[in-house]
Amino acid sequence: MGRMTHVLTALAWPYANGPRHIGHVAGFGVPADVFARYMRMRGHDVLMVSGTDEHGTPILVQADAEGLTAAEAAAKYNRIIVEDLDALGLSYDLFTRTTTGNHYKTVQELFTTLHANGYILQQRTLGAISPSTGRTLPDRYIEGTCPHCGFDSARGDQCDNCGRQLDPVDLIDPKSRINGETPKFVEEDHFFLDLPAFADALNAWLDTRTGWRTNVLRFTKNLLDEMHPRPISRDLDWGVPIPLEGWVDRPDKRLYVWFDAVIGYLSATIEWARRSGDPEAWKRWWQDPEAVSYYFMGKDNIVFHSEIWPAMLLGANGEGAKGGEPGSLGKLNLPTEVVSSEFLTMEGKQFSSSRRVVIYVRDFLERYSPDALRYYICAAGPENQDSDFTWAEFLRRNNDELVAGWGNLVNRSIAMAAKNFGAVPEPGELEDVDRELLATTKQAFDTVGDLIGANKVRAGIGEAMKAVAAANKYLADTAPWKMKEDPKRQGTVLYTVLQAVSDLKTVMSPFLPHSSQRVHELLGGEGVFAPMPFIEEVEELDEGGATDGPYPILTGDYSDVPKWESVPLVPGTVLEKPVPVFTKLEPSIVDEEIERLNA
RNA sequence: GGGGCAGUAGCUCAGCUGGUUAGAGCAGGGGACUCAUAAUCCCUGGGUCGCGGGUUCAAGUCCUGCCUGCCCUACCA
Repeated sequence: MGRMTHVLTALAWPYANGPRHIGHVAGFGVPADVFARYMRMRGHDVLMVSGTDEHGTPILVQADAEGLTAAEAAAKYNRIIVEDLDALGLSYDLFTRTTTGNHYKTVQELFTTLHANGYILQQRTLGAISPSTGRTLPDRYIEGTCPHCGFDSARGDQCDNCGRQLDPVDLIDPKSRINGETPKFVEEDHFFLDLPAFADALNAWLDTRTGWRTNVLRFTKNLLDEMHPRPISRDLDWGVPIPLEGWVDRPDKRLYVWFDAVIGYLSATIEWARRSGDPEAWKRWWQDPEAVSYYFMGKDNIVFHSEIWPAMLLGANGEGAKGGEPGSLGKLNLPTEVVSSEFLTMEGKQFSSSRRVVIYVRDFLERYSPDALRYYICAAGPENQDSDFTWAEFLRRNNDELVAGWGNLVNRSIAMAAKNFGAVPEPGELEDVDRELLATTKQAFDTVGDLIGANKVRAGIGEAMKAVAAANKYLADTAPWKMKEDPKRQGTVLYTVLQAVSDLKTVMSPFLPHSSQRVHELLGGEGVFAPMPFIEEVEELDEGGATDGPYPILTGDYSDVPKWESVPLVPGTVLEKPVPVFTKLEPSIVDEEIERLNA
């Protein structure tokens, strides 16, 4: 990707049945934002899209529990999630929702194309429904006695006691976990995506994929060995209507939530284009063969992004075993890369809202800065294997690395220059040590940049921190505070270290945009250095969705991002005594937070 | 049951296609410095690379069995 390229950065859609915890943003939010910010600085035309996933049974369950309608509950949590992602500084071009009229239209269009191409099958199946509501009762909401081991609270899909796979029909005395009633098992017509028709095309496509994390590729190839048609409709009154005669007006039949959710990547791009004033602009990311697309998600979501969504796109393009023609949306690009993270655990335990093993993004940001969280996630997130969040480790990373390393470098160098010169000093002749430090920070642009481009965020920020350490060592070696009798040399040394700090704030900005903006200002810079998203209340573009009126989107203007390169400081630029950029935390927070968790 | 990933110093992790005495950061121990949010810099101890077999001149690195953890296993999103 040497030249300017269109880069779609697609983030998994947070499910809107509650606030999101830090594991969610650790898995895909922050890593994707680092990637998008870097790609923009390299001059690529990045579009970063996502939104809240608002259909499906869990939303209905949550709404009932709160005495709200599904639309109200979805709107409530959509807003909370939007505010949290904004506070973290995730630079979405558009963060929207799956309940918009635009989304409904796009989903129905894709369904229609897949149906016309013969990839949607209608089959009769036995399913559980709730007698009181008529809604599909997902297996995991059914419990009963395990027919194998007699365990009395086996779930419909699996017995937690003996571990066996179950079919809810086989449970003895099945009950709904939602309201205790006995589910009814009925034969129903449903639609299925004909996944086996894409096996060969998917295999051929996967063989062309390079650069993926090996576990994702292996996992996906393994899935292809055994593919079955996958249901895409449900007995529900909450979701996208099925756009076929005899179905579209039925209040009890909707498209299955996963089917509509993955289409959000496409519908969000279209919504962004329509709101930008150029309704055709979405095609640059979806139809241009040179465009690339990176999808970020947790490992539980791999199958949807590496198998099912590509299958849907192949079907819509008419490229499965049954052939066909592209629909009105034209021929669409398949993912370039599926970037999956592992899971973050919490003090050794799985995150779980119900068991209260959870730290919500909102609660975290009320007490700590967004860059403190971003630093932890970048340096210690679950990139290649599960990683454990502990408050002790957070404290250490923040105090010993972020504050003592990078923050201290910024503070000591600017303070010394402000005190002795009141400005960026005019350098004299550079010596070898000076040139070496500047070569190190210049080199960091390449090494860190390559690592971010390969989605190795941990290694990337590690390399950046090595350059920070080199600058701290440079100060120890040159000791400019001892140069009172040689202001010329002192000015040269301080100029050199300030230039290094300036370079490093650029290198750090994809990871730590808030603080890089501050460093930019401390160095006398003006204007926006690391642009931030903002929330905008917008009107619906189309009828037919399920939002009730205007809704908040997360968007931003990232057109003026600085380049990924060293910019020479201007001697004479006035410097003030700096206010520390990062906050050192009291060790007592560890016990306080753990207590809060156990409360 | 099937599949994927992981198990390396007290902690968090690097170790690509197998090749000299297995690395880093932090914590621990010692020292230097004082510009800086007591931050920084230097030196330093510490590992039978989950367990058992096997292939090879040579394995943390390949094969196999087992143990442990996490995820997926299709109507969970």
